Amino acid sequence: MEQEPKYPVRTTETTLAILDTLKEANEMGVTELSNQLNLGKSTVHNHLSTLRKHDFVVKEDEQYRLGLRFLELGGHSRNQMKLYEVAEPEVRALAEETEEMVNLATHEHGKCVYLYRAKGAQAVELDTYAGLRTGLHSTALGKAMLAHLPESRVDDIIETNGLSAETQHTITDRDELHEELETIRERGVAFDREERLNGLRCVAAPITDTDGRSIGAISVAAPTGRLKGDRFSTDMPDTVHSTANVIELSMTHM
Amino acid sequence: MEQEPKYPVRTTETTLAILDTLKEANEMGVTELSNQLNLGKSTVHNHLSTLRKHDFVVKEDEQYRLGLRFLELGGHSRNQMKLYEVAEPEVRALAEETEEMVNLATHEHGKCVYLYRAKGAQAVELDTYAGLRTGLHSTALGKAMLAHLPESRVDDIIETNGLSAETQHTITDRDELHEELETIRERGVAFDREERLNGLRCVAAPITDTDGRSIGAISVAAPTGRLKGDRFSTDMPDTVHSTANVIELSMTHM
DNA sequence: AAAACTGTTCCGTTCTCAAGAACGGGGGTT
DNA sequence: AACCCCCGTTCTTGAGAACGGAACAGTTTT
Repeated sequence: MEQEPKYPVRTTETTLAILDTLKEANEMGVTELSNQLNLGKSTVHNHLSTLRKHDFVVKEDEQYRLGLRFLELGGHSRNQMKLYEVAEPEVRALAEETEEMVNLATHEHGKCVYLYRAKGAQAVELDTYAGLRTGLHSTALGKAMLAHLPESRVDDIIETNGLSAETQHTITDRDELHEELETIRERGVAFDREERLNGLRCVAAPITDTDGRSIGAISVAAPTGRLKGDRFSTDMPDTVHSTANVIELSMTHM
Repeated sequence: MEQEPKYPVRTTETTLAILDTLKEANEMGVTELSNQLNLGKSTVHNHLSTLRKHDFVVKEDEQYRLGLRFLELGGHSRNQMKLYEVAEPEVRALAEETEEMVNLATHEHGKCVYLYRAKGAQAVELDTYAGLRTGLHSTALGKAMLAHLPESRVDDIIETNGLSAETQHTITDRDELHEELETIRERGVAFDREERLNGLRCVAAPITDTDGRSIGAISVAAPTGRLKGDRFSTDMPDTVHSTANVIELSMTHM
């Protein structure tokens, strides 16, 4: 499905490789980068100075970092998403109401992409941030979205990305995942029982378009100790589900 | 000051040009892009498919848009900024307290870059977003930062970027700007009296490092009708200034 | 003092990017 | 239905640029 470009631009790919490596390491020098990527020092230097000219990279004492130009492009593309526009205030309200961490995500190329997060008063500190990509199978957000995609698409995604085990509770079996998705469709909400992070539970609800296909999802995340019993099995699902419905309604009326 | 790369990577520059054009237009097709940039259709196509492979661009019915990959890189680089980390909760608190729109910004390459904004209950809807770049001379944020940079640097920046008139109140004279900066240094806060947007006033305070050089600024923005009299001239300046001090303190103790 | 780093400059070779034309598929229009 | 027009994509080829290697100029380390 994911078609390789027939005539890729290799120079651009090395530029992107440099950016990616820079992201992983936070800060790197020319020599370090050239070793890690098996490129000539001069090559890396030329790429970096070109990127620097356009503010995609900043240099600080012989060390290069990603520049804030990415924020500009990323923020812009997020802003023009209708989903973000209508969901953002609802997500903030839900965070205040539940006092927990609330996430908004969409999917792109078979990955779950976090768009926004709002911290409630008691919210746990998490490793999530806007722009973060995770697999779709290991989060409540992802499973909620998978549940409302065509089965063929789901299989495609599994084929491409696999079902990596994030914790001992992650669903790693294809059939088991399909059953879970069926349950999610019946109940309208998805649960994450420490499937991505030990000690963390989530409740998510999908946001679908008028054709019933998912365009995103919202979730509430909280430590297992605070999200159990009725709060986990009925109260929170109802709250999350109704917020998702409000967002869906606003989406269709604009 | 701003040195041109001696050996720029031209291919990378065309890639960046495509991305920039795509950002301005939100959505474009191959032919449209090739006309606007005076590039061959195949060239544009090859660049786009390469970018698409790496999720920097998404295709939807013959139309290309910026992908959310930029959010990933941008969010990442923002997160590792100490400034953002310590200022974010303070900015949120200030938004709740004042009920207005509160902004956090830094400067990069002589431009003002918005890092974060928090909406208070009454906050005006603005065209600002995280990642947005504006000139330093036409906002309270920018002037607060300029006031605590070396004079030579300020002149460099004026030289490079000019003093564009955003409204009829924008400071467009070099000497007048220098006087204003002197006043800001004395008072500790900067004002924006409809200098960037008609009807909008701002109060900003700089955030400086231990050497007294600005690394960022925070501001409160509100319609002129709500930000006048003592609230504009004394109350809000005090509030903003003290929040900036809290952020400065947290910055030095970590 | 010199050795070992760093980033940067420069040049020659090789690879490949860019352009242009041709292809194939959809939508309209006549 | 046959036509045309416009789209994105494929393919080829010459011009030009990216790449690696080597030498240079600073710092810091030994």
